[in-house]
Amino acid sequence: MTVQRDTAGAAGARVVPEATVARLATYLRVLTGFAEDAATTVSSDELAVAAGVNSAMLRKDLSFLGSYGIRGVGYDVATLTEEIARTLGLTVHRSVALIGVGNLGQALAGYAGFASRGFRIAALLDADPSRIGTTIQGIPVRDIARLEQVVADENITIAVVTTPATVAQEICDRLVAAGVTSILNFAPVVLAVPGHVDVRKVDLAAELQILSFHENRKNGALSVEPAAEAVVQA
Amino acid sequence: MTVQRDTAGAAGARVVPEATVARLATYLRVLTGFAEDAATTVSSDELAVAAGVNSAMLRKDLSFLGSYGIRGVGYDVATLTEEIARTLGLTVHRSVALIGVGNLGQALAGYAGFASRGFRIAALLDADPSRIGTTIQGIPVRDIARLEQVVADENITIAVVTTPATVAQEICDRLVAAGVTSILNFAPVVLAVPGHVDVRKVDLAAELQILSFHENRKNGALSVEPAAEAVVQA
DNA sequence: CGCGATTTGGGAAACGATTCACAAGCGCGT
DNA sequence: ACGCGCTTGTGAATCGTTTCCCAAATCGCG
Repeated sequence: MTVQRDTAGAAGARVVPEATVARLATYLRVLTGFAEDAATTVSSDELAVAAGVNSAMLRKDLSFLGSYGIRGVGYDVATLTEEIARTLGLTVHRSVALIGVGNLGQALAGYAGFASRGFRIAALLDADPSRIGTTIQGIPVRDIARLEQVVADENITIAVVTTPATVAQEICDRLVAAGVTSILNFAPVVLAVPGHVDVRKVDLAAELQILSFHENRKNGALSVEPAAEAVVQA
Repeated sequence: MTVQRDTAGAAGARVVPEATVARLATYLRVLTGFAEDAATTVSSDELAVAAGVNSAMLRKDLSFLGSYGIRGVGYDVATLTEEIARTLGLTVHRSVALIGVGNLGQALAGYAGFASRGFRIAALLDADPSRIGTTIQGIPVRDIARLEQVVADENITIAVVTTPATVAQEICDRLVAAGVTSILNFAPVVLAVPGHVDVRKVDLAAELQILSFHENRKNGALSVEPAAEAVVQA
């Protein structure tokens, strides 16, 4: 076994690999679907198919949470849902702040998927005076100047950054100084943060570029002349 | 070398690992920044720091594209930019369709990052009669019924799906049937597609859940009572 | 009450990605 | 012209993830 780093003294909880954590969210969503279909148990195979992964991988993923399956039967939908939710820390209420109420920020503020999966946007912040004071989806947009105060008042630990790239690092620094320890970054910049802070970035243009790569490859990798022209713009 | 699977007969192009492809987009963006600062060459170390990765990894990544660096000097910014862009297939114009002009879809339609990094939304499609006929960012919203026609007319191979989860698979099937071979999916469902089609999913709520997991872990993994002794038995 | 069908859990192998470490190549200064 | 310092490119080691595979556990049935 030689478990390396076990959090606290909890006996059951082992270290959950990062790749597994990323998939747990999917499993949780799929499980909700099964629950709505009034299923009480699911086999690893059913779940795996619905989640689009290999069943062996799914079982290994779940085994990191403990032994909640029943051999010969499968997993109890309710129990498993609960265990995954607890592992993901979804049983604790977490307030989220969204910084930058532009195009994308406004969409995220109203994104139903956040609310339906247990996240509440507790605060909207922006620097544009014409936006400050307005409300979006019932949430008032506050002055970025009050960032520190809002983070403290609302007990915020997670922030979503949808500011222009130019100010993202500065905002990030202020968030971290104010006590935020997790950041979801939509600005196309690499944020520098201290080690105790987690950053996940979502780079929308990069996603398209990755797809573009595969398109390129599918098209027979056309005789790529080592030559060179290519008009590349910013 | 024993290269296993090389596409076509192209001698220079090796197989680029998936993980590398995902980072190339970042390198490209960072390089643009260097170019704006009038830098003509960069060392792997400078680039790596700016991209937030290890310099050895960056060099290995670039080595998959060929040998474009100069020992003792570094990489020529212009040359490298061009090579990465070509590898990502960005020298070919690709039309993108966006399906589902809701909250998120509208934001993406106007997202400056797409345009600035070479992608043009060629078509917007939606099922809501009140939206059809309106224009967003100068792009007319067309009836989803005309999906097949639009994909053919505009020569679209990449689609962005921002529809409600309930109809995402159906739309996906139609897109694939119409000839789309790459899909960027924002709907929280696992899309089933034939092998020749690439799907990348962006699950916004999942991102927050992953951050939540880390928050949970940082908070000393509070005495998570393994209790509930898990009397596993419906 | 035991047997066969089923399904989990996990050891071990295979695979892929990252990091390490250094030889080879290049430019500059003398 | 030559050596020195710098930086790339890459083999080898390491690390993490996925897949394979099967023993152990459970249920239903005769």
